[in-house]
Amino acid sequence: MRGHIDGMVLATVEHEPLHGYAILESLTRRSGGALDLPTGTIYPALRRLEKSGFLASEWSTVGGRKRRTYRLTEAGRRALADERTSWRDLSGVVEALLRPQPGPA
Amino acid sequence: MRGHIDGMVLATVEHEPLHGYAILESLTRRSGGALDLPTGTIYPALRRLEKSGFLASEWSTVGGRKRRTYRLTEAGRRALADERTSWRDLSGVVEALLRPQPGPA
DNA sequence: ATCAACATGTAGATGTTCTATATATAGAGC
DNA sequence: GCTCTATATATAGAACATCTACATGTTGAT
Repeated sequence: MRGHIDGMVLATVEHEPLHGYAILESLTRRSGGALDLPTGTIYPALRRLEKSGFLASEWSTVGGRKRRTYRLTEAGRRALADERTSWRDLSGVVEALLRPQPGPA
Repeated sequence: MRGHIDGMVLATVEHEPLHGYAILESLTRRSGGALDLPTGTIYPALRRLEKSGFLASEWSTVGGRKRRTYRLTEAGRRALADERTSWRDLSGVVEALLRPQPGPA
């Protein structure tokens, strides 16, 4: 999954802000269990994305538990669009190169 | 491209053995120039794949230049099949998670 | 002679992700 | 009261692929 996590995280908070644990659950659920990230992956990723200016966070307390809720910034919205474009490019290339060559008939 | 290079290299030598530089050219040509690996990527990758038993190499001299030609081993053939399967899985997941969520109508 | 293309290779830096560990609360089951 | 699971966040260090930069040598064209 290397390199694709950032885009998937940004896409997850595209329409509603979520806290880290909820993002984790959403990714697992929407992938049908195929993607099951450890917390040691998601939290550093969120901090990296915030540091890059793609996410902004806010603390709150819900039911006695502290939550850090992340929302997509304008720059994040542009980054997500870029991720989608570069995913299309990447997957086209990989698909083409992985495909068995036609014999030199 | 991280993580996908191995599969693309294996696919390149699937039907005919090639030397490193020729593999590089083939990848660039077949990707329409989108993939232009530096030699510092391809040669270590080939050694890694040989060490893993997926490629076997043989030296030859053509036109005064030394070439190391790589061919796919049986294990390499299986590894390539695995790469193709896991690419399909991966791309399905990324596609699904990158896609904009349907509104909670 | 010089330069581009051919051909292989190593060393070190970079950056993402994983493993392992740490902390703390809420609620269920016993 | 105790324990376990789920919720919630976080860091340190290891692993690993890839990139940058460097190093070397040949062939053929200008």
